[in-house]
Amino acid sequence: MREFRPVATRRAFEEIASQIRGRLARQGLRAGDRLPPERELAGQFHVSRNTLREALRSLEIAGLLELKKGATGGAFIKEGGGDAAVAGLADLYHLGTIKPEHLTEARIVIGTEVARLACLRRTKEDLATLEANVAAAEHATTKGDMVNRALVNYEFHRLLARAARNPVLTILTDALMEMTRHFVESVGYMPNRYVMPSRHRLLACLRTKDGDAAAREMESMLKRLQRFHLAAYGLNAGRKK
Amino acid sequence: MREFRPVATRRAFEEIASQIRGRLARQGLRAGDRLPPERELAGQFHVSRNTLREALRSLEIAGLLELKKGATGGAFIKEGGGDAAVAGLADLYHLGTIKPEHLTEARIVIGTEVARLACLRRTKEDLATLEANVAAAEHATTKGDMVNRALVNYEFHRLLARAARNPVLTILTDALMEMTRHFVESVGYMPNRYVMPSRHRLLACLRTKDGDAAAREMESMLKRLQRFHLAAYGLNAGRKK
DNA sequence: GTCTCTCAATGGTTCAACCAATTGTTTCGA
DNA sequence: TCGAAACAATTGGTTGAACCATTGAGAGAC
Repeated sequence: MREFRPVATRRAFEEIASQIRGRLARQGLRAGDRLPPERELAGQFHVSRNTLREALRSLEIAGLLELKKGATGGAFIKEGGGDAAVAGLADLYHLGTIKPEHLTEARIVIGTEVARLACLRRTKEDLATLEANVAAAEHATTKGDMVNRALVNYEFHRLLARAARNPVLTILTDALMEMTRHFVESVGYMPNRYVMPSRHRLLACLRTKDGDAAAREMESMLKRLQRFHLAAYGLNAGRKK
Repeated sequence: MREFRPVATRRAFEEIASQIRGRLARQGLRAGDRLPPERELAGQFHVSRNTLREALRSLEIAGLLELKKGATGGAFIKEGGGDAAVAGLADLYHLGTIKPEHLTEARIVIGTEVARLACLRRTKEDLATLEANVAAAEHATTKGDMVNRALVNYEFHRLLARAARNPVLTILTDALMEMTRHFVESVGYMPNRYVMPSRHRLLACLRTKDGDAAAREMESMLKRLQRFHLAAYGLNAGRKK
């Protein structure tokens, strides 16, 4: 019944990283804690400093550690911020595993629910920040600053996701915005006349905490954006290097 | 207007990893391609082999490379499978950034839409695989094998996500199931009487490609599961080490 | 007190080996 | 001729020692 498991020909640095991960998971180590210096850790694990460094490097890339130089430096347990997960998802877009049609579809699925939850859970501060963001977007639009307008617009979605108070959605939204940014850069910035009006309707929903209306508004806006993006993608599909 | 940017005190291995990433993004390197041997690459970048290895290590952890030993070994460009992103999200659960209440909520949001899309896009093969999975779950249930039943149930969601044909949702579902697995292991396995009936209703929706009905069924099931899980979490909240 | 300067601690990098796994080739025997 | 065992070449994995670069705390001068 049970299959054979591949023999554990684990590399030394994997074993070390695994042990440190284990202590993290068991709450033996907490954010902000400092690990012993490399030279000492190498001694504890009975490996060379190079090998230990590869282990630390892997944990750093995974977003679990932060390495600081200097007298009071060292390896610090990082607050889980999701950067690594965002980078991992963004890589998949670069690799072509995630294509623009997947990206736009995922944005609709996630964005709709983010808008709904944000409506229900937003604080006054969230609302003020979002209103400021929309004002900044208006400003960039009237100035014709497409690049900044795009950046402010990504930020709107990120802020909205934070207001939804669910880190899974936050991180996913960050990743989707990162991919969208790359997408837009590759097909070129283009003006449109429906995003800003949608923003104001969305703000109205946020003020009245009407989650269903916000979800409908966001879905409708994202679907228009999807058609817009995929059309631009189709036009430019053949000319990429 | 423009803020100062932190001076780029990039480490050597970061610069190398960035260059290789860049070639990947520009399609200069494709899945399956092999990079030159470490000794040669180190020469090309004018760094020591150790430093080069830290760069390769970081790319390996990010899921972009696979390192193989032996005469025909080397650093191979990996097919983008999302393992790194899944691990990154799972780490956030272990770190406590993502809590059980976030997990269960995200599962409802994602699972509902996955069910809807899977209904619309599933092939005959998808349906057959899902039916086989439910049969296996039935078998494990009647045998009282809770552990296997749980594993088969996670697999159901993963299969359903694959049928939805969107890698973002696939990877996210994989990550959510990984977190759920850890959650269930920590609070203990518990029987319930509503998952299996729900599975059969879901299969019926899949057969008739009724996406809305599938979404409703999945949402309802996941909400029951949410109450179930959070209740178990509350009971066990105080006794964790 | 407060401002420098110094210095020790720590991560970053280099170098030169050698170990270990894998594969292709050669050799030798049946 | 064929197959298996021995060998050699290639490549990643590991080691150890040394030196560089950065950082911050403490000593010392004013």
